[in-house]
Parts: sequence; structure tokens; C-alpha cells
Amino acid sequence: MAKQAGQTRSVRGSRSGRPIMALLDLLGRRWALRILWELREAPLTSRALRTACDEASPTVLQARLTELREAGFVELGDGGGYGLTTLGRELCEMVMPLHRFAERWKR
Amino acid sequence: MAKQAGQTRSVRGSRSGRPIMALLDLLGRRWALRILWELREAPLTSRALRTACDEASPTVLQARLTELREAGFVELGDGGGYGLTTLGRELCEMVMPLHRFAERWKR
DNA sequence: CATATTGCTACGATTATTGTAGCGACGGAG
DNA sequence: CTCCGTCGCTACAATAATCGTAGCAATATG
Repeated sequence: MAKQAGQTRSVRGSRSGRPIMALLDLLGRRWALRILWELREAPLTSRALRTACDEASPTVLQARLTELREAGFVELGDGGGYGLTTLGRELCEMVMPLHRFAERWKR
Repeated sequence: MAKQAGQTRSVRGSRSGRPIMALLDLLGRRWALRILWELREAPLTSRALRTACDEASPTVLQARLTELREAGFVELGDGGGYGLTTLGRELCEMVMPLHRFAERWKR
């Protein structure tokens, strides 16, 4: 895919540089929101997280965890196990209301 | 493209039936959050939306619009143009705080 | 008629994700 | 020490999602 040849490909789906676009793009990748959700209460080991995430493949989970770590939302505790950072907890606070909304929404 | 049909949509990434999982999965598809964001103020035609979404391919935009319509978040106005439903506006209200968060987050 | 817009689709090429298997490192038990 | 289990993490081929381009039918305007 060298259509936009010459341009440094920054953030997928967002070449505008606007932070909101980068954030929406990051959270719009598979399992990203789910990971934040599953870590909302307590840290989980990589395998516990995998179990919580419906046995999603470790490949993409590791990819998301790396991205979320680079973004500063998730960290790997020194005793093992992934947990939310302070910033990650703030972000998670914005995802939490979706729970009640989803219950009302059903489908 | 998977048009819905019968009952078991076998929601990707969520076989639990918990609404929050289905919602997180739906919003975790490419351009889904972005579409909600771009429609936050006023309805847009399909092409205006495409322009707003960084010229994303119409294939996936149509797919997301169809899904978001089936979910009851987006509707196609009788004069043309896509807009948020009442439910969609409520959902969008939960996405809006991400803007200020993203500005603080930068990267 | 020509022209431009609407929502929407086909289809090959490219990416992302899946599923399974396994690695090296660390720690506890025997 | 060796054996065993778990940790975070990776390789790899197969599958599904997405991209990019082109174009359709329908509608409206002149």
C-alpha cells in the first residue's frame, strides 16, 4: 500500500494530528475497549486477561497491550500482571457509563 | 459482508450475550467511534461523512453505517443524509468527554 | 438532453486478526 | 539440582476485515 508514498504514516486513520482522532482510532481496534473494561477493577495476568476476553488470540492481545502501554493507559506491574495506570483509570471512567447504557439498549 | 439475517448474530468477540460486550465490540470496529463523532453536531451525507473520515473507503463506511443503523444509533433522514437517533445522541454524549481527555493526553 | 448529487455496491489487493503451538525466564516443590 | 507450572511473549499459516478504485441506479436541476 504505497499510495501515499513518501508520507510518514503516523497514526492509522488519522493523519490530522488531532488527538481525539488518534484516540478514537486507538480505541477502535479490536479488543482495545474490552481490555480496558476487563482491567477496570483489578490487574490481570496476560492469561487471565485472555480468559476474560473470550480466549482471544494472544497475538492481538499482546499487540493491543503494547499499544495501550505506549499510550500510557496500561502498565505491567513489577510482580507481573497488567493493570491500568492513573491515566488509564481516567479513561476507563469514561467507558464505564456504557455499561448502564448497554443494559438499556439491549438488542 | 455479513448482513444480519436471523437471530444468532454470533457477535464477534462476544458470545456471552452481555449487552456491554456487544456494545464494546460494535464500537471497537474501525470507523465506528469516528462516525459517531463526526455526526455529533449535524447530519452528514454519505460523501460528506467520507470526507470527514479522512476519505475512508466507502465499503467499510457503508458497513459501519448499516450496523449502526441496525443498532439504532444512526438513521438515514428522509431528505438524505445520516444523523444520530435519540439513542445515538445519548451514546455520543458518552464519547464527547473523550475530546478533552485526548487533548490532555496528547501523545 | 446533460450534469451533478444522492446512497450504495463490486472486486482485487492489502492488513488485521485468528488459532495453535511453542519459546526463554522465573519460582516453588521435591 | 531437576521437575513442573506459570509468567510474558512470539512464529506461523489460515481466515476475516479493510482498503482503494471504479462504477451502478435513482433523483434532481437546468
